[in-house]
Parts: sequence; C-alpha cells; structure tokens
Amino acid sequence: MVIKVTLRDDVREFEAPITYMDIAKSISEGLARNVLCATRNGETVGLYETLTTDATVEFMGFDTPEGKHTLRHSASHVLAQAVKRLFPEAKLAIGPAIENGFYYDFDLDKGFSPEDLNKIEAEMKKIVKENLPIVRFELPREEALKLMEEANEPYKVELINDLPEDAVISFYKQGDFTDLCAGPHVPSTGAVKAFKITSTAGAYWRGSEKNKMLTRIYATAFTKKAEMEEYLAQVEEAKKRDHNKLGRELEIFTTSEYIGQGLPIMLPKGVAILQTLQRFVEDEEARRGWLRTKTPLMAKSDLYKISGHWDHYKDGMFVLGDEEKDDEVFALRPMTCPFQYQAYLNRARSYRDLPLRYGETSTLFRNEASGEMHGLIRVRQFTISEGHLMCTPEQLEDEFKNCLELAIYMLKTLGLYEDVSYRFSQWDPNDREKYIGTDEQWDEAQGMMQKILDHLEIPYVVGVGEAAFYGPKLDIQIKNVHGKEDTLITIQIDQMLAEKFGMVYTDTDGTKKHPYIIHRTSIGCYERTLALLIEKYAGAFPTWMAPVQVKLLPIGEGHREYCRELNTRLVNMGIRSEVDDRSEKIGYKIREAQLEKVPYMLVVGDKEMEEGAVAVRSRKDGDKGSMKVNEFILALMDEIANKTR
RNA sequence: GCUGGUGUAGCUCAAUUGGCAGAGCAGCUGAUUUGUAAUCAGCAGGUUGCGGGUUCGAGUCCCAUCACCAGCUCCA
Repeated sequence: MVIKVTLRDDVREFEAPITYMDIAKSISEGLARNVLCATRNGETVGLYETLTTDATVEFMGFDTPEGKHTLRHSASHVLAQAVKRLFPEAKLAIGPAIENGFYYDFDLDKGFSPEDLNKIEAEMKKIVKENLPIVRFELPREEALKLMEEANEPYKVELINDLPEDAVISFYKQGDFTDLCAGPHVPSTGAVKAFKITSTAGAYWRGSEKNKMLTRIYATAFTKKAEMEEYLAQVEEAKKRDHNKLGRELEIFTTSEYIGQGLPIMLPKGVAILQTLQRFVEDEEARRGWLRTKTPLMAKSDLYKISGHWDHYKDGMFVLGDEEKDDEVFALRPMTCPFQYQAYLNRARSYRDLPLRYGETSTLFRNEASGEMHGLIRVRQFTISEGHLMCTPEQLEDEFKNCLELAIYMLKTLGLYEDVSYRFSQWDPNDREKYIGTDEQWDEAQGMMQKILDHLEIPYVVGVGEAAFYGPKLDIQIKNVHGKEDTLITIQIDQMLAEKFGMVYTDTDGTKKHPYIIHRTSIGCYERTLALLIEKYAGAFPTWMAPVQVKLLPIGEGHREYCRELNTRLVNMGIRSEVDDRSEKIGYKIREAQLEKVPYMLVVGDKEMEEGAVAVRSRKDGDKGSMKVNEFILALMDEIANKTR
C-alpha cells in the first residue's frame, strides 16, 4: 500500500509499512545520523516504529524539545541499566526526562556513595559503547504484570495496576535491561554521547510524604560533549549569582544561629535597597488610588477562626499561648486579609465607597517546616506589599486589570518582567479538605478569572490544586539561579471571605450585598524580590536602587575636604554617597569600590579641584573622563529619577 | 518534616594513620599621601558550630543537637 507522508518541505509517497528511520534515510544520510525521534501528526514517536497510514511527519534532532526529551529519557534507561548491573538489589521506580536533564528514582536502602556514582557513570559509558538497540514491545496486562513480578520490581507492578483498563502497556528492552515505559526512545544506547550525573537526592515515591523515600539520581545528557561542557559551565556561572552567597558577600544580609532559621538579619546595604523599593511601591500605589492601613502584627485566635485560617493553617502559625489553659490565645499573623477587612467593617459601606483599595506594607510570620527555608526566598518572617480591594461585580474586571498593570509596571521597573511567567492557579475538586466553598462558587470565581485572563490575552499555564483555600489566583512565577520556580506576585479573586466576615455594602437599590475582594501584591515579598534582584543583577544593582550610588575617592590628603563637602551636598540631595578618605593608593580604593559594585566612582585630584570637576568612573564602562560637578549631579539625578539602569 | 551533604579565625581554605591547630585576604598599629582593580612592616585573631562519648591523646572516630547547602514534600 502506498501512503502519503507530508514532510516539512514536501509530500512524498512510500510503500507502507515503513519505519520513520527509513523515511529519514530516504531524505538524507545526515538526517538519519542526527535525528533522535519523529512526530506523527504532532505526537512523538520512536524512529523504529512503523507508519501505515497517511500522516504529517517531522524529524526531531537535539535542537528540538522533543529530541532533547527523547535522548534524555533514553539516557535515564542507560542509567537504570548501569545501576541494575552494579546493584541488582536496587528496585526501579520512575525515570523521566526533565528540563535540562533527567533523573531516575531507585529504592536501595544503603543509597549511593560518591564512589558508587563514579562506578555507575563508568558502567553507563560501557553501555553507550555497546550501542545496544533499544527495542519496544507491548504485552497484555496479565503478562506485563507477570514479567515485572518475576523481575521483582514492585514499583513497576504498582504502576501497571494503576494504568487505565484500555492502556497499551509497552516495554523497552536494551540488552540485559527491560523497563516498563511509554517511550519513545532513541534507536540505540550509542546516541547518548555525553552525559553526567549531577546530584543525588531523596524523593518520595509518587511524590507523597506518606510513601517511602527513594534515592533519586539527577543527571544530564547531550549529543555532543562540547555542548554539555558549555551547559555545565553555565550552571557553575549561574551559581556565582546565587543571592544566598552573593547577598552575604555584599553584606546585604546575614543570619545567626542564635536568632534562628528563616530569620535573616538585614544589614545596612540590604535595608537601603528595601527602603528604596518600599518608598517606590508606596508612592506608586498612592498614585493609583490605594489607601494605606497599618494593622497589628498579631490577633486573637477568634479572628483566624472566622477567616478559616485557624482550621486550614494553624500548624503554620506562631501561636502565643495554650488553647487548653489560657482564656485568650493570640497568633502572629500569617496574612493580612482579615485585618484589613476589619478596616472595611469600620463603618457602613455603600456602593459609592467602592472600589475601596487598601494597601499595607505588611510583615507576616509563617512557621515553615525546617527544611523549607532558603536564603531570602523562603523565610519565617517577611514583609509584603500587601493589598485588598473591595469592589462590585461590575468593577471586578477593571480592577483586576489595574492590579495586574500595577504588578507589570513594578516588574518592568525592576527589570524582571522578561523573566516571569503566569500561572492560573485553580482548585482541585478532588481535594475538598483544602478548600472552602461550593462547586458553584468555585466555578463562578474561576470562570470570572478565566474570562478576565482571556480578555487580557495573558499567556498562562494552569496549576490545578495551586489555588488559595478561598479562591483562584493569578500567580506571577519566576525562577532562581538554580532553576527553581517560585511565586513572586499573586493576584487573587475571593468571593467567600466577605460573607464569612459579614462585609456588605448598600447597593443603588438599597439592598445589602457582599463585595468581591481582590487580594494582591504589587511587588511581592520584599525579601524574595530582593533575592531575585541580587541574582538578576549579580549584585550590580541599577543606580536608583544601589545601596551606595556614588563613592568619592580623593587622591591625596589635600583633596579630602573637597570630597567631604561634595559628599555632604550629594547626601543632602538624597543620594547615597560615601567618601573613601583612607590613606590608600587610588588603585586600591577603586578596586574596593568596584568589588562593592558601586555605580559611580568619583576620583578627585588637583586637576578636578581646580576645575570644580570630578573624574567619573563607572563600574561598567571604567574611566569616563572629567565632568563638571553640576553636570554630573544633573545626569545622576536624571538617571535615578527615571530608574534607568 | 524527610533523604543526602557540609561545618576549622570575619572570608577562602590547609592540617599524613587519631599525635604541638596553620596560610592568604580582611582587621588593628605604625610608616606611606599616592591619578583609575591590591604600598610596606609589625601585631592580634581559635573552647575546630554547641553538648556528650571512645581513647594515654580527638579538628580527625561514635552519639546527640544546632545552623548552612541541594533535592523531596509543603508554601495563606
């Protein structure tokens, strides 16, 4: 039978059945050498599968996501094969490709030592050299179970049992190794030309802490050694920007084991940045119609009982007192919502009061589990640019849009806008424990957010089970230098808490209604945002937020006074300026200021003093020559006011 | 919370088999008053995270604990 195959550039006819590899070979030998997998009508397939009907086919090399994925998935089988050869008692769990690499989970009680990992890598090299064909076969459920039971692979048995009735159960075999796997794979182990084990870690079977913890081996694979070396060098380079290292080196923050985990101490340089950000946020919010509240850092348990936080998050709160013994129990606040609601409840509200926008620079306390803390990204006490907006249903879309625009404006000003992605966080209807409200309420709130996001044409991914317990969220996500994603900013729609707190407004027709509430942050948590800024700029902050903006460097003793006077002038103008008047050589002072990443170094000697000038050196461009003092100040003020870099 | 790793001077690191805790930078003192990424000399700096144990003897071995790191789980 002749079939028509639509390729990228033309349509060709082939005698069916034919393998994708044969089609590739018919196009060119070069393609056949470099291709890793193919797609049939968009679905990824292995090259030795056969095509029997008309189809659109594309060939995928390592430069495509599909190709990378397939190669790395096959590399995970090579890893598993090596492990089974060296440690036959290890049980196989799962081994998928992930961004930038792959992993495989094993159940082996003694775990893997660094020497074990070296041996595994060596064995993997052998397997690649053996260039074993990777062959797919399918089995009926009973036989599949029998095969895995005989192989003594309990995790695989569990996986098969959980497959749907009509699922095709496929295996891939390479030499002495067979694995339950949906595929596809590269044709043979020889394709895995470059690979490296990068780390090991514990990981719960099926991602549940109730299950046994397995040992996960992380690794990466490439088709060319040079590409892998380049990638690994990039990873090393990225780690140098790690805020947790750089932030300490630059004296932005520190920690103390006497104070405790997740409780960073902000040092003067860190505070200078935070203060700049906070002023910027508060001024900008005021401009956009936000009123400020200042509410207490703690409250009686009663408050949290109304909101539902007591039921849902008591374990995550710092509770002061003992419920059994004390008449009143207090808790440090883990969020601001119910506090600002009390401000709303201060008097009777009408539709004329809405939208009512309450902002607060709000310090929160969350008793995170001990293993969760990380630098400034995950801490137990933090300060957030918090806000709650009460509005009518008609106002909801516009106000949501305004909140998003504010967040985007903030991100653009910080220079983080290109680095974020959006997540529409929805509830999980199968996890009722976690959420309050009815199906109808969730459908309504989520439907509304969906509509707004579609109108705004926001490109988002859906996060099922990522919603807050009271409503859906639009989360603005960002990745740190290790590639780990966190929420930077969140905007949430809530139609449940107003009811719980008895918040109403009198509408035009005289009836009482519950307002919609938007929970939102404009710049996120200051600590977390600072962490990402440190990593973004590798400590070389844009001038407007730099902890020290100008450093005056007198060359000799005779130039000190001139520098001190100029410094006073700059400080009085609100510029963060310092004088380095130690009796050191100019090269030494410059080196220190440069390492501190100060945007502008002003060198002053006889020449400058005579001319009423400064010799400007920028941390980026080096010596920029002499400028009149007034000229420099004007340019600097302009740069700071415009928040340009 | 779980798995694994790390912890020696402010920082970066050394210390052979269990055998006298050391260096560079930073700091302090003095000299030097300097023209675009490190001036010279001297001094000081430690209950080896904290607490137990084994041992004639512990930075090194064992137990416990705290903090830090990676990952998992969690994240209002």
